[in-house]
Amino acid sequence: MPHDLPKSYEPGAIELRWAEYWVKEKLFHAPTPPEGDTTSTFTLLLPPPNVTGRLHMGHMLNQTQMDIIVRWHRMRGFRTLWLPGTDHAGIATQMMVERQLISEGKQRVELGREAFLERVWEWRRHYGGAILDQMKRLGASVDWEREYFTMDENLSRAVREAFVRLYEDGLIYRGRYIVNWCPRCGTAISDLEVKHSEVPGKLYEIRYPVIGSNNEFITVATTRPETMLGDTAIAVNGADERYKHLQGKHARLPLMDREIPIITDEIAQLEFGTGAVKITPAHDPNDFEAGLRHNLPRIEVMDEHARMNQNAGPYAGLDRFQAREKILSDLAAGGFLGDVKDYTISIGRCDRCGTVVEPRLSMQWFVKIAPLAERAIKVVENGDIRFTPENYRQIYLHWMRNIHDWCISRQLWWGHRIPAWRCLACDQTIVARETPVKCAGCGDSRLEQDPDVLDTWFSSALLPFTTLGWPEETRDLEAFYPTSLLITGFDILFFWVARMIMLGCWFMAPPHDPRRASQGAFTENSLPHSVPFRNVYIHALVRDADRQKMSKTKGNVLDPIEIIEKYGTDATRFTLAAMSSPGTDIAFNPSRTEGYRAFANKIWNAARFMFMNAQGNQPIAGSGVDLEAFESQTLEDRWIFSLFNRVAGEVDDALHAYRFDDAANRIYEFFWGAFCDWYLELIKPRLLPEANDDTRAKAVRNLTALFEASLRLLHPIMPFITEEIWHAMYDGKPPHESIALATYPQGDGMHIDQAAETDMAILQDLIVNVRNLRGELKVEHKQRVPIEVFARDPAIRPLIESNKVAVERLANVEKITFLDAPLAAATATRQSALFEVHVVYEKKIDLAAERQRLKKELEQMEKEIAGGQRQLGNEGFLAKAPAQVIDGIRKRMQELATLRGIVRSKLEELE
RNA sequence: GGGCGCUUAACUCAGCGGUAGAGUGCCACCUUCACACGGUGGAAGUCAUAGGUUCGAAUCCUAUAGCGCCCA
Repeated sequence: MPHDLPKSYEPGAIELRWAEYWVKEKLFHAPTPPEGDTTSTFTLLLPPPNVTGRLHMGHMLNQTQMDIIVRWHRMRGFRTLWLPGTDHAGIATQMMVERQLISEGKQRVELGREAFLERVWEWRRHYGGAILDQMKRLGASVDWEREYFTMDENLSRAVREAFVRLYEDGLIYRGRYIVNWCPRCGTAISDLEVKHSEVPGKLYEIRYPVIGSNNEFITVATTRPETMLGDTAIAVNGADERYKHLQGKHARLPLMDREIPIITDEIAQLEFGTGAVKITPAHDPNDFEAGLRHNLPRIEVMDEHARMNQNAGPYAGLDRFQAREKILSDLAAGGFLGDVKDYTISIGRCDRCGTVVEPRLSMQWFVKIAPLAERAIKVVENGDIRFTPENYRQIYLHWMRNIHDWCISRQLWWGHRIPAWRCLACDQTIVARETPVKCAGCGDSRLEQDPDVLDTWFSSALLPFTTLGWPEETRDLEAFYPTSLLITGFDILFFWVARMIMLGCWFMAPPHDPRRASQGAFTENSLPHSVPFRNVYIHALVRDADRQKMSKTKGNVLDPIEIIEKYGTDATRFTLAAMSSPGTDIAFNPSRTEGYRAFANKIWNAARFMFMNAQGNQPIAGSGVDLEAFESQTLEDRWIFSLFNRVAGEVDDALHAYRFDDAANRIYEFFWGAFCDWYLELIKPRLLPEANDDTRAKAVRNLTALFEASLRLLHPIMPFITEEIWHAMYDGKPPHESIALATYPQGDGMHIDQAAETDMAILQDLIVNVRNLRGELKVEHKQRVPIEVFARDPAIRPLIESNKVAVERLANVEKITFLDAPLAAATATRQSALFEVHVVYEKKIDLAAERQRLKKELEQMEKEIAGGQRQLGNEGFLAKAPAQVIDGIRKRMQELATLRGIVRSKLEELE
């Protein structure tokens, strides 16, 4: 092993090389398994980032977690498929290219639809791969051979197919309804794409003259006075005594001079405002419903840009907010404006651009959601899909039970065009897989395709099966569906997770499931097989070090690539893993990453140490690296081997439970706190030139075997450094192309050696006590000192004797003398339940400080003894507490009694 | 308005019925032949507050306060 590693670990020098290697060698390609292959599969779909996106910390957290789980499964022998791709992101991408056009002084409409789309594709060819390139930097072990884009021809065809089938199933309809309209984007958006916020506003009272009365007014309250121009009724509650006499009468709409009826409807609540409400069916979803109930006309007073239109009379052409001001002043001038009260209003804004959303009456396509939701509820209730953390299950179910129909048409150009045509001759609608040549009704060939495209999430929702070949009956679909796991953020729980479940459970159950084409009708039994994934892990948000949400406006956005360049990918990944405790947002503090860079450096130097000692002693490559070859020679061998198996088991448990934090911390403690701090120090004497050849060879073999296994244990979290050292160990002739293809250490309970762990703990306790005394006595670090030990438990003496060298080296001890009676010295001593130890050093210690320390120790003991006595004197405790706990306390009390005696007598001597 | 979560050492977080933990930071000493991105030792918390359940509560329940999120 002729390896000269630099003294410090330099991640930049190796990470790019391995990232490229993994991609170039296609190491993570999961080919379609042959018929009959029964290897367990593990499938995971990468939440496709927007093709316009740049990698942010959220992506990195998400992908780090996925990569850990994926590498772990792959190393455990699963046929593992991690499917990457990008999303065409309708609105975002269109906005991006529009902005580019504007900077060139052009407009989208001037260009025309086809030319514009060509521009978008061109943009995508140039910049669309950026985020995937960034992913490679993270080491994400995805199958690049299967990379997809949601606008690819095969996926687009599947989207069309899905639309047509839903239409044929009666689950898609077209109609004129109130939708959320973004006047800036010029398109409808779904309920989910509207973000509500509470802002201080006003509640305006408007007085409508009652026709046929003597100067009587009916007063309504509204937060959006500009919509009054479209009022077609006033509603009062039938039970409202105040308005009984006005029911059935008419009022005159101020400013518009229109007669509108006064109707009774539940929509008017007695306690809200004045109890009377204006009804504007074309501009409010609730009023729209009321309008249907009472057959009211719908008068639209705004256009698609939220400017007042010709129906708004003198206000035509004004922007909605300008119109509001003018209308208010005109109302006031005419004596129609009543009280104006401060009022907190909830305004909805477009998630994409922040523009205030306007409820707008328009012709749109909708998915009838109830039948889909029914299955989507069932599979979660039945446990066919499980959420981690579990509380998301309730959140999901609550949402799904209160869901509304889904508006899926978007007035955009970039996206999947709706496969519907209108016959210009007979006005019939034709929904078809392929572009029709003539009308199915009248045979006319003048057909016009619907100009709209589908909500991007419609296609995303199909990905778990369309990426595997649906609607074709493919081997991939058979082998890899349902996928095993989905890891994503809660922000797209409804946007994406919920919709994947709805559409998965529809299209991957009979009659649409190509795997069960022969089965015909849907049955409940097919539901568990239809789910898009078995498990959903919802991760938290990455915030800045002060727990603030990262945002461009605040300027506190951390760029993962910058962090990586500073500390290395491995350290950054480790930070995210170590902080991933379920349900808690991650306050990302680079100082933490600095600490894990130090961890990487520690491993690096431990490797240098290993190589340095292996050199000339024993070739590493070959069977010698196999943990099977580990042969315990000494206590430290037995101890570290036991601990390794224990930790490997714990890491396995942690990963099964998605406890990335536990997994990372266990490995960290093991590698640094046990392996480096103790094992390497303990094994050193056996590696020295003066040791005999056989001893040295065996020590090297154990060291390398354990190191190699530890690398495998760490690999899913820190793939780069482990790959580098691992390859170096095999000197260019590794047993696999990558450590990522080696076997994951499982942790064998049979190898846990409790006796070795206990003995080691005693030795460590002794060593730490001696170090501690040395510190207090201010012994020079280099100076070795003699110690005296009294073994209270006689079994301790042979243990210490047989590990004399270890104690001498690690505690810098010159000579160990065993005493047959308790220590006579009052100072420079320490005691445990099993031993007393004294450092022989002539220098006087600070008696006052020593008294202080002993007093404090005594106090703590007294406190604990008092507590223990209270418990042992409590009959309830003795009767109800488990025997194990009671025994533990009794034993501890005995120890404490002894120790207290010693400390007391020492104190007396000092005073 | 409905629902959920959080409050533990200076900071960021584990622990979630049986004697308070980690990382970073801090203090002291040490450039010892893997590592100063290091070593050794140390200081540091009435576990938000108030009740309750229990033999026993940071851990379970209730209320309060503060912070945050989601849905309407």
